[in-house]
Amino acid sequence: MQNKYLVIYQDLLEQIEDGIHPVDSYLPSENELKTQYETSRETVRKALTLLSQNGYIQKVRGKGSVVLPRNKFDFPVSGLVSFKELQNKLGEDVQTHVLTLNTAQPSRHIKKQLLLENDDQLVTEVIRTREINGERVILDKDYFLSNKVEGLTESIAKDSIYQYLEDTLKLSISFAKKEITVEDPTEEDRLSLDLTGFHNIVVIKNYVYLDDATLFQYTESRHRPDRFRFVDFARRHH
Amino acid sequence: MQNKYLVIYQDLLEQIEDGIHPVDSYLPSENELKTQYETSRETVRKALTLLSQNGYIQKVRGKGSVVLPRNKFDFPVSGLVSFKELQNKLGEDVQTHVLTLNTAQPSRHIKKQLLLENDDQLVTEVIRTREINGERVILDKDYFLSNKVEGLTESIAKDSIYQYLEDTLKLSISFAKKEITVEDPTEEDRLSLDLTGFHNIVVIKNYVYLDDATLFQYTESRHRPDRFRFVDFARRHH
DNA sequence: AAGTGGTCTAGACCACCCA
DNA sequence: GGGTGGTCTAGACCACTTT
Repeated sequence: MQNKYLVIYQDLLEQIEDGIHPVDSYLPSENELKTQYETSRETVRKALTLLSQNGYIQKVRGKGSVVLPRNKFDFPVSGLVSFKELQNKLGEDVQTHVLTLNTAQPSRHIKKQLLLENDDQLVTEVIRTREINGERVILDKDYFLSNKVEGLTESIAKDSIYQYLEDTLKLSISFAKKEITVEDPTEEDRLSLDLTGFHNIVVIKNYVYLDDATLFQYTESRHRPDRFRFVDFARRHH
Repeated sequence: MQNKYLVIYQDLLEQIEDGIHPVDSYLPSENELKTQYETSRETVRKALTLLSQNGYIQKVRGKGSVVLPRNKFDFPVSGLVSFKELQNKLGEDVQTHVLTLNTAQPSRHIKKQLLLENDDQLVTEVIRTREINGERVILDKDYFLSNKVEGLTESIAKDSIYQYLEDTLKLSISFAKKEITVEDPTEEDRLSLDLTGFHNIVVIKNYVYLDDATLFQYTESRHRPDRFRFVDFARRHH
């Protein structure tokens, strides 16, 4: 957070969220910001580029940086938000149940998902259900490289694994690949979730990578269709 | 395509796709590339940042830029790829049927989606089905600001509207917001698609914006669940 | 003509990795 | 200690919009 461009980014973001720069208004020009923050224009531009990539502003040549409209509940969803973060935003009555937490040799299927080749790599399996307003609607199955998640306990799994990984273990999550499909419920889905009256299950497969480009987690998040919603913001890179 | 950093980007991308830089290998260092392309380091870095954002490489401090593995059919899907592009990639037997193409005053629902306030803005409606291997599995309902899509004909709609918009009308699509949910099929879905045996429909709502941040298109893409697949690549911006 | 963002340059110092 | 990427600077020229 000491980086100048991040400070400017956070600063402007806060001002946008506080309504100091309302939707459809222009931010101060790059030259003004350069003076305001006593920095170079390229550094200001780095901050503005970040705002643009995250969907907060649109830069228009010859005019300036316009603040974009944002539906409060839409963001941030694209990407890597954890369930805990979502829960805080939605503010509903949500509970997490930990069904499984163990470390063992992975099955062939999991070995394949995590691209493991040698046989001595142990994998930590965490299976949880998410209960919203009294109904079990999400089944999360996480698989981590064991040596990367030492000290993972049931109470952590009940709270937020990601917070633990980032804050305590200082793991630096870098990027993820997601695949969303719709499937028929498995026997496990029917046992773990309240699916009466539902014929499908939305499956989100998530492959998470660290800063050094190592794949360290595979997650299958299985949602009851009525409780599934995915929002994405994407810029076209010509 | 004259921009130096885009030339470098395209050049490296081609080399990656041709296997000159295989997965897990390192690209030449920024200093080497700077010399190779007779440019400054910041310009090289712009090209590498683009590659990184699009999921082709991972930059590792102190080491270099590693080429990431890519599943052939995965990319590019996140974001703004048109059906026509997807079709070319998948190479299946695909047909498009144009059910509706007309320009008129929009319904209240569409006015709301396109954030229209005055009553004189006309909207062009295009409804199409996509037939894959003989089955109608996707229903696309597009709504454009009429004055932005002059000259849109049925034969264009049968081919690729996006190609027409970008190549002929020179519209510059900038970004889009997507929302994916699962719903019960409507009467229109049942009539237009082959849904026997299916209980749900995947709905992708898409809001498309131009370079000047104006919302100019709203699309509802309704997929039969077995034919739906969404892939996303996302970097964590700390 | 003046102001805006888009690109590009030639340096600099830093943090990190590895031999 | 030498190489790597991450950040930052102080300029420059260009394309575009507005007055």
